[in-house]
Amino acid sequence: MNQRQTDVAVLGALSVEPMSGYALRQAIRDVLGHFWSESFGQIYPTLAQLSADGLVERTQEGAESKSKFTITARGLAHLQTRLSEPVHSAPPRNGTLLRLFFGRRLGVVGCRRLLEDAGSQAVRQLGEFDAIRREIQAEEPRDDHPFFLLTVSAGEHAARATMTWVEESLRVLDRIESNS
Amino acid sequence: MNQRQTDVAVLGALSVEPMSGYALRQAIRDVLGHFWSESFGQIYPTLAQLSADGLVERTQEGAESKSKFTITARGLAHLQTRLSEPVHSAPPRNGTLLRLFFGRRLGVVGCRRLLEDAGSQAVRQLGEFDAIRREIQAEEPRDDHPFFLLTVSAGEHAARATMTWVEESLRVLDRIESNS
DNA sequence: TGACTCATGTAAGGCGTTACATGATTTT
DNA sequence: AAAATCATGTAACGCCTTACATGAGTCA
Repeated sequence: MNQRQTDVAVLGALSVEPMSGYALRQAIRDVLGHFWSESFGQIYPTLAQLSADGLVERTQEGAESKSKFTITARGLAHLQTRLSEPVHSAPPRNGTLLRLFFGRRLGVVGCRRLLEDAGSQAVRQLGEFDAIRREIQAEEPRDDHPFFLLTVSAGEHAARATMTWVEESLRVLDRIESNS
Repeated sequence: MNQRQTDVAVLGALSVEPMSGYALRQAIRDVLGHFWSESFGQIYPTLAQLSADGLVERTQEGAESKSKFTITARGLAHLQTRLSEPVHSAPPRNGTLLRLFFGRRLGVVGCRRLLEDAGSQAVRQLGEFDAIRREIQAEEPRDDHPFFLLTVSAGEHAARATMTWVEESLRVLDRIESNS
């Protein structure tokens, strides 16, 4: 029920810059990585479909088996339509919170490990966001950049919220331990 | 690759209180709803499997076709094991951020709608968390409650972070609009 | 030359939702 | 008596990841 949004990610990336399927996957992993993911098994069939629909154009480059995909005018129009459609989010599945909810069965030690893992992940992410932000600001300015930075900011806010939650929660765990 | 965690949710819920498959689904929707979800198509087969493995016991109640599932001692042990296993989180897929990233193609108006939707969703969630919190605190105290509250707190932190991010981002959009 | 990266694709399988089918019990 | 809710299940299908298969170019 994730409602097939691979085309949005692919067309979107190609609207920024033409590239190969392989490069597409790298771009999605490295740039959208903190809020989106695609695998080869999705990208290549999608690219073939988009090409058949005339939304992207494939151009051979030098060696065969090496190609670049460029978004067409119709592709841009289609992207705009798809971007305007309502967001259909997947049902939530947070393994950390699931385990913490049943923390009485897991035990305080396990809960503490869970929280510490979540905390260090948030710290690591903050570092990555900082790197992305500086990378964007090092480039020559583009109209896209403010929007890119909006998504980085979302990640930063989420990561910082996680960090304060973790610290609070660790203190709560201390109290649980001393009470029992 | 979500690695089959339905059994954890089901055993966990039954470790709190024995109930029917139908009630199980309601409990998961109403109590774990903000961080977990299961559908009937998952719950019933899982329940059958757990029963075959001797991790839960099915007891007919009055009318046939009405039954309750109780977790067994082996089930409790298995739950503890499963809870201790490392969290394997699904690849991220945030439709709002995907759209916002390509905001230049979507347009500032569309971005603003996206943000406003995210903001009002966060406000609604904060209300729900408040209700859950009060519901928990209205019950007679249980050892589980502190852990339940930890997950509620996670939701509150996340929702508040979203709200401030939305407000900041709307102001950024204003500047983008006046600059172009 | 051997290892690594770039590059394109396919096939199998897992996980999960939605829709369907059916019937009992409770409420209005 | 009708409608809503409680209750249990199955079947079909969709989406996505993983693993496999293959080959060209690059670098040590």
